[in-house]
Amino acid sequence: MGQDKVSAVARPPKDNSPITEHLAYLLAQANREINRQLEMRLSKEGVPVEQWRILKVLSDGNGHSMGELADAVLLNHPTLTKMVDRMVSDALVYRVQDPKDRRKVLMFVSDRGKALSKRLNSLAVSQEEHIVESYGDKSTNELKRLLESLIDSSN
Amino acid sequence: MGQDKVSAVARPPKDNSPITEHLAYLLAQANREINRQLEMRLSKEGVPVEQWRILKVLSDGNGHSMGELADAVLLNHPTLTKMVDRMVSDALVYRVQDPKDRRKVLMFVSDRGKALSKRLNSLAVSQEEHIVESYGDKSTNELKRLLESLIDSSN
DNA sequence: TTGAAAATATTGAATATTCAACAATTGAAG
DNA sequence: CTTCAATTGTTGAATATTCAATATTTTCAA
Repeated sequence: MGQDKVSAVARPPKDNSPITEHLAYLLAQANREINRQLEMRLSKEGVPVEQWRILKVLSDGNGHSMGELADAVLLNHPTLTKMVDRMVSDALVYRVQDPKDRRKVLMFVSDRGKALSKRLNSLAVSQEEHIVESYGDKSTNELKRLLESLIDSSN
Repeated sequence: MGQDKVSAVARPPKDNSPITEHLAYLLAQANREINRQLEMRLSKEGVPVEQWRILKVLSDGNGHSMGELADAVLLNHPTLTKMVDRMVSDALVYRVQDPKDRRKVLMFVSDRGKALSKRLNSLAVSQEEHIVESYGDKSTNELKRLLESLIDSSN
């Protein structure tokens, strides 16, 4: 009698499903938790997660415009501008006007920024290793694959 | 020669891997995008995502303490207090002091809040249906399963 | 029973984010 | 070429979030 309960999670949620069955909620919850953990690790260097992202993106050595960078690090423009101001004060990055298009500003990482980036990367990698330990290799890779594909399908 | 490239994503990221290979980044990116979409739908009712969550949790009809609610809706306490203040002004929810433990405040949803909650649920469900359409039934359910299990393994 | 510690919620100040307006430059149509 | 629209980045004001301190109530040990 009744249908099989093949999995705890099935079909799009109904009006009265608990919020924990909504994809949007599960993503927010997982993101919050993982981000909190990463934040704790990075606090050893006194740096917020967003600055790790910025330094990592700039660490390819190329100049990146503010717009490009904002997309890459998941911040909107004014927020990025203000965070970059702070990082310039801390001598982690610097601005150069783009000679090809003088509306643009190209961001570069300084030597000091590169050194910090290395230390932050270690912390971030170690966090992910810790996740893989408790969550498993397969699950981690499968989850990453599905997230990438969700993002692709949303564009 | 070299190892098989079974998947684009393999193993924990190295120091120099692009940021897009980090689980923490993929989660943030996916969450941002899905949240943005949901936000757009809910803007029809002029309500932020967090208020949908609050109304949905309270819609079980039971009283929920602020602490309980803060956990459930992924907000920290002061932020929730202030958002609830607004919702009380809008007559969507109301506070009752818990008679069993007078430190606590129990939150309840009003009739007006219930009505709004219904409309918001429709919008949220329709969003998820839209995701399922482009992303697929199987992927969606598999992703939900993996997210739940990641959250479990992080406690 | 009393007093100290813990739990719960709120407040106000400090900080951060967002929105809308602006300035500068480029692109493109007439 | 000139002008107008689009692009890019920044700024300041409005809004929201967070941190630390506070008030209240409960718990628990002495």
